[in-house]
Amino acid sequence: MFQKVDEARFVEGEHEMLRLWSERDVFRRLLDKNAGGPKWSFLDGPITANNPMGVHHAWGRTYKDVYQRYRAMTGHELRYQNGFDCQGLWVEVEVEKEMGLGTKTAIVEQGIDKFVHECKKRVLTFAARQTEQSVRLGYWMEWDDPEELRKLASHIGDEETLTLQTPKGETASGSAEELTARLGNPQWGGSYFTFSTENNETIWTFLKKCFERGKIYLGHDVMPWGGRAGSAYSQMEIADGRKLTTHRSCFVRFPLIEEQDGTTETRRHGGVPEYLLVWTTTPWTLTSNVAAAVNPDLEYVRVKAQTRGDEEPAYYYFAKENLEFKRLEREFKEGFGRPEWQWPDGLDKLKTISQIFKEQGKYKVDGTVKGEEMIGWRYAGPFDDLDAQNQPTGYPDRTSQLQIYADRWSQPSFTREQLAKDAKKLTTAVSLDDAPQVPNSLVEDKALTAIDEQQDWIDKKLRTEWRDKLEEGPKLISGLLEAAKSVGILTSRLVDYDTNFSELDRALRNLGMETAFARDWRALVAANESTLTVGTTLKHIYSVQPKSEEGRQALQEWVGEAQPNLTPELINSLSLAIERVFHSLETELGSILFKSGAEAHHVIDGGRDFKGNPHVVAGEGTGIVHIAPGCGDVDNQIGQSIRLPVIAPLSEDGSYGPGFDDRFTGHTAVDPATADLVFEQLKEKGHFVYVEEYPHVYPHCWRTGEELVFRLVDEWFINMDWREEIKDVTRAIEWLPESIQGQDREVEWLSTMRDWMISKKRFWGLALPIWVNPNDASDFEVIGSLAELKERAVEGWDEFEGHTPHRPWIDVVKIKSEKTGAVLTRVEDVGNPWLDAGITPFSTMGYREQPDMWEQWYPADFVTECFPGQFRNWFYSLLALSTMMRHGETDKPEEKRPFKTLLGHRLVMDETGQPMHKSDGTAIWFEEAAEQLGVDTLRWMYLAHNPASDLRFGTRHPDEPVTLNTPEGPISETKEGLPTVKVTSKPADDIRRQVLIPLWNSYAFFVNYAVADEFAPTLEQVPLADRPEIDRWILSRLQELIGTAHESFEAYDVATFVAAATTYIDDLSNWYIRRNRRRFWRSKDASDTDKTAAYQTLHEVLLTLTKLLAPCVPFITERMYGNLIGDTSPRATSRGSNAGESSVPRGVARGLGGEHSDSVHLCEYPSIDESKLDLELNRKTADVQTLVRLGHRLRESAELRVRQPLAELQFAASDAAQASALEQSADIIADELNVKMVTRSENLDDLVSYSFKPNLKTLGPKYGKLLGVIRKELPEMDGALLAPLRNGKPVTITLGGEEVTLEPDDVLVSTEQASDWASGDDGGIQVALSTTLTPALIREGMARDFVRHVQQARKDAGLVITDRIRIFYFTSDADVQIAITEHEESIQASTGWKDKGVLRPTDIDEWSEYIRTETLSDSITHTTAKDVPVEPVTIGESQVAIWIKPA
RNA sequence: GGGGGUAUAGCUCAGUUGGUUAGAGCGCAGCUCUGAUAAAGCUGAGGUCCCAGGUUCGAAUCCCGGUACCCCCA
Repeated sequence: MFQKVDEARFVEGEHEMLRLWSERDVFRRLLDKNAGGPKWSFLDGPITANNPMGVHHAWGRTYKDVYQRYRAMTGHELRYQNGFDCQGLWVEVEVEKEMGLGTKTAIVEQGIDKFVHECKKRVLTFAARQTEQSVRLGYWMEWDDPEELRKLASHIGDEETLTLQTPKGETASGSAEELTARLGNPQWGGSYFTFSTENNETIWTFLKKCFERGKIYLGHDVMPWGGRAGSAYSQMEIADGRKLTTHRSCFVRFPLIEEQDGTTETRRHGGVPEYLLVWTTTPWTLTSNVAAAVNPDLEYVRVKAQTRGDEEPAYYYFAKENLEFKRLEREFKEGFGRPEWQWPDGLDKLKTISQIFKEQGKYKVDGTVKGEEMIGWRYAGPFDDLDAQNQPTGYPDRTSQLQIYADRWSQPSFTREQLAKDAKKLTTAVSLDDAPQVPNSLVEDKALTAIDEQQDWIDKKLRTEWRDKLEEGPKLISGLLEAAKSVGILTSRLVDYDTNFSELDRALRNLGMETAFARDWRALVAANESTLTVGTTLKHIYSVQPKSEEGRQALQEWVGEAQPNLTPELINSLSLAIERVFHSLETELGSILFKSGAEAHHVIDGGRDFKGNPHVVAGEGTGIVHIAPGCGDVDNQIGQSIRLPVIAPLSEDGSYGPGFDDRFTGHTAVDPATADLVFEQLKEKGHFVYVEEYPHVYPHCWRTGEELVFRLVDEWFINMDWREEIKDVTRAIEWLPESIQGQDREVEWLSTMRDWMISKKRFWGLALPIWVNPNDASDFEVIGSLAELKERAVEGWDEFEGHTPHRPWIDVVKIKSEKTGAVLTRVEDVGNPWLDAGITPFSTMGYREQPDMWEQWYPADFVTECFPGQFRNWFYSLLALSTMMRHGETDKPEEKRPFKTLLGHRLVMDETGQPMHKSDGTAIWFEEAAEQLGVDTLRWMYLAHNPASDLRFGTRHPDEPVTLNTPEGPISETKEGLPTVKVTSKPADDIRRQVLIPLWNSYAFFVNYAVADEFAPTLEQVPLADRPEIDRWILSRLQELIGTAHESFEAYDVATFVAAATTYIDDLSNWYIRRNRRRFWRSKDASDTDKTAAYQTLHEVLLTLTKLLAPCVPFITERMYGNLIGDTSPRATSRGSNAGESSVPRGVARGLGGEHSDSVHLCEYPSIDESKLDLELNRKTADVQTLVRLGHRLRESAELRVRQPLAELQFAASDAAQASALEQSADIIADELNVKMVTRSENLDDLVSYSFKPNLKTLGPKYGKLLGVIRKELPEMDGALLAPLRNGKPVTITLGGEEVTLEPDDVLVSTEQASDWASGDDGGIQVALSTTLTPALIREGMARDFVRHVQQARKDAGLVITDRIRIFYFTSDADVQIAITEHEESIQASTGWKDKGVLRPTDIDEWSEYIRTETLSDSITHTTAKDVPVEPVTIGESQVAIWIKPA
């Protein structure tokens, strides 16, 4: 039997269901049930186990859960493996804070082992926490017991032998460290942890494969560095450690030089020496200067000035704008952006450059020059006498590392021979005899036609479709382009369509290469006065490679017309020039690479940052920036892009290394005395111009306050030159939602990404399996597994054994080089954490140890993740790692892909669309939302949202603490000690109001009547054919919904299903139940088949709906389901007291209605019952609803409330079938719209008038320009002329002097108002509603108002639906009204009174029986007593007091 | 600088192969229904469809140029 239900109490209900699931072990039974079913492989992107979950995590986890649940209900076997991301800096930073450590040194001093243990503990602790939160979300995974995880956490680092209970029910023993290392293995089950030995070892396997393909190399990168701590700092740490400080900044001058007759001379202008004016805040870096950067677009001045101490005047170059620029003017007034960062006391305002020169003497502006023209100028550096400046390759010597680059450049495709050959092809291509073959997908005919017709087509193709073809196919320029790209000197602009020669010219000058070839280029351009571009020429010739004679001619013609300058002679000289340039590049590359700092000094283009802003701007400095790639991040980037030598002056302790002789070696960079030293030297050499105190915000160590410097450090990279393989794999994957073009974005990233830096100088993470010769960086090996390591180990293995392959334990193992026999030591670095997450398709599915299992589960069918950022993080690492792992195992991209379909979703934002941050208290913790808004509500909100756009979740109110009722009891702070506060969410409120409450109310309606009526679902089913149409309709609509559900889930587009379900729930609540209420009220009568049909229909609908919605809202559906199947065990009502001893047998519900499972989640997902699907009926009902809506609209505009009965409604429909269908539903329409009569008419000509408009879509093609006239005149024509059109007959008329034949489809007819009838049309249905009221209708309307007020009174009195009452009423107008009645006729005539009335006792008497039936009342008493107990209400024109008493 | 995307109501966004009066949700205003539900339903106000040019009988839609914002890359 059903249990009565009242308010939904969603959150409480969710807690009850969590208990129920765990008591009945539902999840475990689901696994058993589906074991052996078809497999559906989901791969979880690991969540960082470093903090508790917020609402932003819950979106993705809801997707993961909902698609898994759907697959489970359709019988699939799943892995249900959650993942935790465990290693990396995020954890280290938090643990450092916890342990009160500030520096890497501090970590080393108190023991890396201890630190790593703490990291493991933290991860385990938060894994436990996130597990609990996920369970609360209803996220079904094979979860580890959080208590077991906490137990492990508390024993990490001790030797005690523990016994672990695994999720699959096994027990395992060992130390906490041993057990932890094996978490998530297939035998145990449970979440995978990326710190597991299997995960780390599988990454080793990957890196070994990279190594075997020659992709691992040692490069370098500039990092913020603390000398005292002896360590690098992360971006995160820097953000915390910025401080306002004052440094001595200086203006220095670099003398320009030039070659004259083989010797290098100071450059002079009119006999006066010329200098670049340069400014820096870090004088110590001047020792390591290699270049000076300008902005090519800026204007520079040449100023003649004589500074103090100079014998003669000199010319200075600097940005024109800077001469009078008031430096730090705003900061002087307003400070540096934070309240505590005000201009330092006692510090003067900065001087302008003009002032500085004036103070030292006179100056005069003598000409300007564009930055562009300065590029390539050579100068002498201020410290060119230092050894470090004269070391080839820079300092320290990087010859061995650079050899790796050099090797790459000498690959076959870049050889001189190859380049020459390619260039030759260019020549021959003009005659088109020996053109290379066209890539086969280039459709020739299409191309040729297009060439003839318009050049645009080609342009477009070039930019889109052919791009890939050009890159993929055998092609003329590929060698040139690849060579150019790989040396990083010629940007992709060289090959871009709109690139012109000057780009190449600039690139060459930027390299400091004033080569014969560059000059050739320029001469070539000048001689031809050509606007022809390299890209245009090469691409056009190369991309259209006609095979037929006809095609060749077409191309030649096109070349002749479109590119008149492109003569065979020009092509020839172009090709020769290209050949020479690249030959030159090849031969000169070495010298670029192996140049010393001193040799490299020249003016370069500063380029632009990632936002497109130039690195060099006018303003603060001089517009000429001193570049020291070994001392600055940006400097290093610029340097790398044009292969400047790198001088890295600092040792680990932050002092100058030995290459800086006795002047600097050993001095600390941040020591102010070092600056003095620099100034002294500069003065001595005549480079010094001016020094000043300069305040700025500068990075400091966030704990010790020590000033940081930028230092060049060695890092390990994977050469990603196999990107094309990854692109192929990327294209074999379905990327959803389509609108975000994920595949294109990923391919784009793969095309432009740089080599992958995989090392990190930290402690907690993957131990990079790279063993290197301490004396020769090129002598290194990569180890692929622990077994291999054990075999190769020459020392340290015994010490290591028994520990996880983490620092510090792994560091002691040493091997012997196979190449040189030297003892190799592991590099101390740990790995990039994206390796950890990217290897999981292999590590979690048994790639290494259980190939059978791996075969079954790889590739994953589905992954889903928040996409911003992941294209270059997780998605990228998955793709890259899989591609490499599968290399040599298969050639097919679809067998290499790690997953088949990816669903991305965007971010969770606050109510205003701003990101939520933990730091400012706007990030909403999971519990706060779950316990205040309800998890089902949250889930629906996530699922309904378009994954391609940000979700505006709501607002956290940090000032309003709340106590939350959680499954574990009330809390007022999180386990981390943060107070829980109020959370509001408009979308959540909307969903609860519009979806979940109506759903619940529909269910409650059914259950409560079923209880009252003792309806038994076991009754024999009323045959479908015997049920009323409306029953068949709601069941038919249900089948439609089932279809939508399957389609949506299969397409990973659950939002479509959720939207359809919302509409269905509305149909159910606001149409089916509302229209059928009366069928449920009738007295008990077992033979009332109509009533039985109603119950059975609604029962079926609700039961099916719970199953359909179960994946989306697992809690509310479970509650409803239990009651709907008549499960009387302690569920819906349980408070837990007797729940534990529930005697319900597993898998069988004891209740009504035959075979049901005892959980909706163990049910099969519904499938369409075709016999119940009647699309015709669905359409028809939709028409009725349309008509009713239209009727309501008409009543609205005529100001006739629905309770007021009207005499008649007439309708007509152009479609006869539609009209007769509506006619069949006349009673419904009459009832809904409260009209006495519903009449179908052929037309409404007598009641309405029509207006006619042309159907432009059909007439446009027929009449073209005449349309303007038709459009204007047709509506003005006599309706009678056009009347036949409404009966489907054509009409011929004369418009604009032409005869026009109009078919019915050519004209759009709409309905307009006539008197006494309100009329309108919608969807081809015309309706007219009689607005004339008779006194009888008015009286009936008042009677219905009366009933309405009695019902309100019943409700206010809290009566049950079966309670009987007596009614009393009083109306003060009674006497007057009697008088009125007598004169009714005349009053009506004189006032036009027609739609209002006064309520008289006689009216009540007239409707007495109706009123009593409707309100279950035994009597209606009119009283004349004045002291009424209630406020009167208005009925008609009367004030009436109505009150009730129990019968 | 290069590539991609977006621009439509106060807000968030739809808008089919070009077609008539450009829609939805929220918000606002008004009204209505209710014997399960003050749940909801209906109506209304509110738009130079970013700007300019072109193609076309006809452009929010296609093309070209510009502006603004976002993303990716260097």
